[in-house]
Amino acid sequence: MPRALREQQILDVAGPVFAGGGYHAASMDEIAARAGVSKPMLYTYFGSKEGLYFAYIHRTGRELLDRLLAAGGPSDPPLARLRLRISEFFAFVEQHRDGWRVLFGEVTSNRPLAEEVAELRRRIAETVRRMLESSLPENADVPWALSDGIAHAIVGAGESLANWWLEHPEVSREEVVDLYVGVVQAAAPAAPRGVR
Amino acid sequence: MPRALREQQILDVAGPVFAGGGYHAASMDEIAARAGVSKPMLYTYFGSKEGLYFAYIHRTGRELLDRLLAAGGPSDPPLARLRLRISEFFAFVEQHRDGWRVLFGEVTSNRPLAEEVAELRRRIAETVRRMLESSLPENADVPWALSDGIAHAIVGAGESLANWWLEHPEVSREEVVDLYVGVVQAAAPAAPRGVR
Amino acid sequence: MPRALREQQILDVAGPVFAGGGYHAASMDEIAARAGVSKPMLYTYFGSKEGLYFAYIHRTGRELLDRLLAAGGPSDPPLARLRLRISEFFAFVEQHRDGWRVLFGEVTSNRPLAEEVAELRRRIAETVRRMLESSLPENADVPWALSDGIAHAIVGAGESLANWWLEHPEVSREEVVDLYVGVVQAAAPAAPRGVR
Amino acid sequence: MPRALREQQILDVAGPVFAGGGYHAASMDEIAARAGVSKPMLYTYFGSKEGLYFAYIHRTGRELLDRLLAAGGPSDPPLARLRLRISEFFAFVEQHRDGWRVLFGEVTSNRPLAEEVAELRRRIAETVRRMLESSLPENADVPWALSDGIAHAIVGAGESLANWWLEHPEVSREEVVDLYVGVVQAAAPAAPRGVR
DNA sequence: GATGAATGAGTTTTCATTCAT
DNA sequence: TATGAATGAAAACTCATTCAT
Repeated sequence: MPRALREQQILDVAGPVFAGGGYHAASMDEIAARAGVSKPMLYTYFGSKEGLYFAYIHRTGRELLDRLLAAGGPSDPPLARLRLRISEFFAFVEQHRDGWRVLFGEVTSNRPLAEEVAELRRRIAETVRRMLESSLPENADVPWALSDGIAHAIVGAGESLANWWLEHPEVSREEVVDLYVGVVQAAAPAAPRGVR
Repeated sequence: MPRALREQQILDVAGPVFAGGGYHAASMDEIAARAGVSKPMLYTYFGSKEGLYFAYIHRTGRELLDRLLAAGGPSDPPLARLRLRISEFFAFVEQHRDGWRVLFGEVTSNRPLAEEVAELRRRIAETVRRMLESSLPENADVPWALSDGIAHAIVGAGESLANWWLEHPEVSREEVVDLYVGVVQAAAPAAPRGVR
Repeated sequence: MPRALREQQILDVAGPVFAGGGYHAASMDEIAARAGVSKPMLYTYFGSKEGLYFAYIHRTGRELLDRLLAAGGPSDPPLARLRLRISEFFAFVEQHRDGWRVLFGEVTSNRPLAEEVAELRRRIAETVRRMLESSLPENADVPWALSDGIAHAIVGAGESLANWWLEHPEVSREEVVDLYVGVVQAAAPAAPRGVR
Repeated sequence: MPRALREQQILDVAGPVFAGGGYHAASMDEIAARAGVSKPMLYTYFGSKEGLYFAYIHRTGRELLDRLLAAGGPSDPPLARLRLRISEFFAFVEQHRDGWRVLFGEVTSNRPLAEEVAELRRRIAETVRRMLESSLPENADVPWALSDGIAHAIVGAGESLANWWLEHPEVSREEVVDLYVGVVQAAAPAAPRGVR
């Protein structure tokens, strides 16, 4: 089996293992067993446990960014664009529960690769922020800008909502998207000008 | 040294260790060393690593709940109550960063004590929800209820805002509280009735 | 069993293992098994494989130095002193074949602790050098000084002779001591003045 | 690329690796990588790690013997012959530091191929011995024979001197050869008859 | 002639936990 | 109340070696 394919297979099974109990609780033995390969393969292909983790969060983060950027074309009216993007975001979380958990579900500090994970999170948050900004309907009477603080609050609300949703499968995607669209629309204008 | 005091000391040093890299990365050896006691003491007092973890999150959760409940008496007008409670929340996060992280910073699934942690989180979130609800000014025209989901979104926004704030010390607590009060007031009514 | 005693026992069994195939070929498993303890003890007491190795060569080097320094009092005439010290040296090699092998029998470069081993060897060589110098009969007609180079040559001859002797047990200590005394007496005056 | 050439290239890079930390610390992976070939080639050409090691020490030993035997023709007077050979010896050590170390720098016991290495060493030492013997000026008054032990001592002195020399580049080869010639001339007759 | 893919068995090291004192 | 001594089990990682192509 060619290397590139094997690498994808390994990353596929690594997701649930990393998501299960976090980085430290994940065992290379288990990942190897689930992938049906021997441990040395993991090290040949990814160098180390950190290398494997890094590869995994990168693949996941890359896909999330790509999907967000692809959702909501410029022809859609602002509000529809906002909804499409938020919907895409929750669709991603729904389809890649493990990836989402690994990316945003664990406290970063002191973990190996903490800085890389934090950087990836920052890039995603920044992308989301710009997206929200550009997706909201312009309102000449109430000009506003998503300040840095409020942007963090909104992204954090989305993360938290996504994590909550993962543990409440009885709530449909439609519903959670509606909820979040409402929060964004309501909260964004609350940004007091002048803070920061 | 009396047992009760020792237990508190041990829990004090356990916080940073659990917060550092999550439950699995925390080592009993390190906790014992930091507490200046021998490992058998840890087992005499807390039975096991899980027992120690349990004791820690309980103490933290209890204090958070107590402080929130104590803030904002019934004599305060609703909006002032909301502000006082939010201020207390940020004060807690500021003072107990480790405890906050351990309580809410790690995805629950598969972790030891997952159910206990989830239950504690639920109780805290529910308390916060009721608190926010009862702290908002009643508005006959826009009846609403803070659904569970929106409560999580709001709490998540708060956490994210708190993290952002800690990296921007030039922003005063007053300002960040104002920001968050604005978000809560705006976002809370956005909760669509009927969700959950 | 008290720690100090256990440490000595462990060092005792570590000798043959390190001497067997060099540092890399030695296995902590085997040392633990021979010492009748579990592997974690080795790490509790010595920290790491390198730590154990370090402790071993230090104990060995210390004893060699002590014995050399104690041999041949100032009351002995120079030649007798020389012979006593050389005899003590070979007695040490005979009694601590393993220790000698570990100390001087393996190439140093790139080995873990290479610098520490080299430093220890240097100190021993320097002590031997001073000892040889002060043990030789003064000869007014042929004043000479053991130059640095010739000192190294003489010490090297001793090492090599000792290693050779280890593989030729049919040669008695008396004989090898005689041989080396002869070499030292003959070679020392050969040091050309002016080199270095 | 023809096999014979490849084999030489592989042996060339194997030297530093074997010399670095001894037989056990050397890794086939590293040798393959340095040689720019795949590991299966190593096994095709040399059969095993031991086979490669064997080939390496044989090539090295063969070259040392050849060079020594070629130096100092029968037409040279004894003393000049001695000097030429010693000079050749130092030249070899200087040029093949790695090979020299692998051949003589590691204690033999328990190493794979111990007997083969020991045998090769014996042959080289014996050759050196005969060479020194036949190179010294005959002295009717002091008949003597270089015993095996003294030959080792002399060779060891040379190695030690060579190591010292490499760290003192301000000393010329001329000078160090002079020094060693002096030692050999002085020490060789010291060999007590009857030992071995 | 040459190699990418693959692994069984081994390495050092750490951890939660217990027991005799 | 308190601990020094001790360990079974498992972790991450490496190595010499082989096979299908």
